[in-house]
Amino acid sequence: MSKYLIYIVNKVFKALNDQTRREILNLLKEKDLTAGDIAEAFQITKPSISHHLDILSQAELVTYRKQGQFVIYSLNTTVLDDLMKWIITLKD
Amino acid sequence: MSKYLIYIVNKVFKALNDQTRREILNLLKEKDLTAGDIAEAFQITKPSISHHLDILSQAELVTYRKQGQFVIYSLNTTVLDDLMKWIITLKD
DNA sequence: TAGGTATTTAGACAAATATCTAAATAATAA
DNA sequence: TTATTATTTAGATATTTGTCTAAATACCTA
Repeated sequence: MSKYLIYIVNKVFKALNDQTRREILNLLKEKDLTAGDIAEAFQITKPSISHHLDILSQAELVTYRKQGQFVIYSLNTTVLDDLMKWIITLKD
Repeated sequence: MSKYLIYIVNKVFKALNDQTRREILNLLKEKDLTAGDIAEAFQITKPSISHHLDILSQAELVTYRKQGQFVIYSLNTTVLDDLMKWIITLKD
């Protein structure tokens, strides 16, 4: 288990340890969404959602691009491969 | 995504969101260990380790059996399959 | 430029969590 | 029984985390 993988896995577990953030990822699985679109899907405030998006972004579970005044978020599944690697290592 | 799976995945993510608990699982991957053996592998106190073992046990990531005055812990990988299922669902 | 919309940042606060020490429980050995 | 060893439980505390409101930033449009 490389130090790099341990570092990534730590961040990813932190990011995934929240129901709201996991639901955000599930929304983004269907299609890219603006921060506002995502916020509307939940009962919590926009600043809170923005904070969740920041955590997901730091864990590289989402990427974003600016389009005018909007910020569009996309799911990024590449780190999930690292997570799977960690789990499989535990299993065998 | 069934309610049952969501419930399990939530507990498993909670349990795995800690470096010490992840290291405990890695130790148990090699062989079954008593609570005391596990505690000796870390700098933190026995009560703290006991608490971590309780959280891992609640998430069904470990099982335990009593043997005299000792409590022997074992890794249980069955819930990891549920976790993998959750991740794969996100990926495709 | 002025006003409006989208989003983030800053700062505060309550709840959750990881840790500790001290005490309790359970099993063994003398 | 008494003492010893293994482990957990209880209660306290400091840190982390999720949430909020208010303010700042960034972009667009008239």
